Amino acid sequence: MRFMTSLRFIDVVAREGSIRKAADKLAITSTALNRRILQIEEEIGQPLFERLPGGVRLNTAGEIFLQHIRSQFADLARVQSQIADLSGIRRGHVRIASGADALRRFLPEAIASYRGAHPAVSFELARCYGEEAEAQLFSLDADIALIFAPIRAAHIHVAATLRQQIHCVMPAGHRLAGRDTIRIRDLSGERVVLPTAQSGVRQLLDTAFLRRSVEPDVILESDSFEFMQNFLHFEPALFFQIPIAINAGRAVGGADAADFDERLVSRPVDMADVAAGTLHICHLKGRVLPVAAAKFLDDIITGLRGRYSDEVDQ
Amino acid sequence: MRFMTSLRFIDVVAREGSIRKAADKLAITSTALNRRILQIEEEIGQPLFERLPGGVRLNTAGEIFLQHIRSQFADLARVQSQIADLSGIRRGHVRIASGADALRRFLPEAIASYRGAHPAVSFELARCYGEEAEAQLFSLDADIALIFAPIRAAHIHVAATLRQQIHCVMPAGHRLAGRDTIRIRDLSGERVVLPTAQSGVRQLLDTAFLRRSVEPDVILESDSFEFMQNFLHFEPALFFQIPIAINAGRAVGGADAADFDERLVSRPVDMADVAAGTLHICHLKGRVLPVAAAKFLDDIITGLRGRYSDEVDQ
DNA sequence: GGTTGGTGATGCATTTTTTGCATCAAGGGC
DNA sequence: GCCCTTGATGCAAAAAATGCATCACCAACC
Repeated sequence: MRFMTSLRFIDVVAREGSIRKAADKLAITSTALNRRILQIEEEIGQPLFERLPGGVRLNTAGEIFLQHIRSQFADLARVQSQIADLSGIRRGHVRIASGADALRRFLPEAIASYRGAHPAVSFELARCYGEEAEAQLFSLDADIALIFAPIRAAHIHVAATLRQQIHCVMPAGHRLAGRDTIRIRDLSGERVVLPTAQSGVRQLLDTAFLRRSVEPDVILESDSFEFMQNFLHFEPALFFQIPIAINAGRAVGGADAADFDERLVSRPVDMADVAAGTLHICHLKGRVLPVAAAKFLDDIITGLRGRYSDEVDQ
Repeated sequence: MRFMTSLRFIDVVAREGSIRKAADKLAITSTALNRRILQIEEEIGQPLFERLPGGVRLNTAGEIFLQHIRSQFADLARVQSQIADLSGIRRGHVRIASGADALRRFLPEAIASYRGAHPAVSFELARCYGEEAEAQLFSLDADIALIFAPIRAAHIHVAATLRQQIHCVMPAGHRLAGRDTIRIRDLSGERVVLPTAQSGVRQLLDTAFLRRSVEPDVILESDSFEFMQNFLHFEPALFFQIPIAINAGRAVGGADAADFDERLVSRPVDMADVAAGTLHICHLKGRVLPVAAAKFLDDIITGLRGRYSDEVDQ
């Protein structure tokens, strides 16, 4: 879009914090970029950036204007997808910010299924933690966010929630594998592998350990569920996930969970010990999503409701 | 705003229905304009206009895109006023679409009072009937509308309503001037002056005449309240207004209504005969108004609530 | 305290883009 | 069939954006 280049440039400069760095990224000279910015500032009638010795930084006016720019871009994308929709082809692009939980099984399956119906729709997936995901919605870098953590900001609209009980995953031969549910006190002294402190699962577990005064033997912390799961093949330990990360939204049984690693079993942690967390499926309040994103959001919510009706809300 | 010229051009072409006419209006050649449009259509990937022998007309894609353009302009204006607001000067521009009722007394006073506090804010007032006012909100040609008629479209947000009883205005010496309230049956055979059929006042009256089977002697129809009021000085007759058109939102008494024409008196029409109408103060749903418009809207609503608390809603 | 390496701003020549003129082809009204 | 108006297009002129070289400024560092 030719007529938006100057605006895109401002966005990049703001992100880079330096005109020269932004110019490099945009493959133009810093002079050209500098002049475009000066011109826009003149048109606005006020500077948008503070000039610091080490670069530039948005001032208040700049922040207001940048937010406007981003909303324009998002709206333009929506309009384009709407126009493309007219001519029959359902084109479009959906940008998702998701925690590590949902992108293990649920999102791959959901996206593939959606792309089966609409092959011209492309996807973009950013893995991030709760607060980060909210920021991405706000800066319009993401259309939809899946957050397994409480929602902080008021400007986020929660389209649906899914209650998720923490499950304990262990090698099939583990002494706890025979139990129907795992109690927190069973974990005392057990070797456990925990997700990083930012993760929603970890926060629920920490609360539970503290409450029950249980101190497991934490041998590993990681932000990668895949790594932790593979680690279990080499050293027996326990790790923790929510059902949606184990199999794409299906009810979790024991070894019958078909697409789950066969050498591992998962058992729910007793609800008396660990409260169920909530997966929030959300987007920015007041924003009109592009056709493709809106449709996808709709699809995953109805999909979840179909398979998981009890735990889905809104 | 340099970077929006092409978009503004599209808006003008759409309004004019012809590239050459739009080019005249924009003081450029038709070739330049034509090429800009071709370029944007190429960037969008689809034509926005149908080429007809007598000019051009928006196709569906064009209509979607035009709506986007207009919302961009409106949003830009809001951002600019917001930025201007930062530097202390409360600049801005408020565009109002109003029926003839509100612009008689109420709006002049309200605008003058607002401008007293914020002299750098300018105003634009378009007099129009209900449906027209809604269209102006939708095309973002107006920020605020005051409509004395039912609201039809779902995309209008009603910020406040004001119930208004129809009043009958007559020369001070008229035989009905002694009454506290006027009954519809009193009007049988009376010479009356009526507003045009599009007006909300007229619609309420027509319903009442029909219901009570009263046929007054309609000697004049006009869309100008001022004309009708002045006419009464030359030929005694009755005409009808709502309080807000008689004095700027103050309670309507008899001859004590200070700024009302002294040779005329107004008496409420009995509510059993004519239902009270509703003045809707509204803006486009989902739109963030420019600072000045939002503040003005706020001011008039709180102003009305102060003087007229019983009849103001929302 | 001078040096060095980074920043954004600016004058001037060059390149790219936009504009205007002349002209074409196409469709409707008479 | 003629005439008028419409949007599209080739080509030269005007205007705008770009790149290079350079300046002024500030902070960190030796």
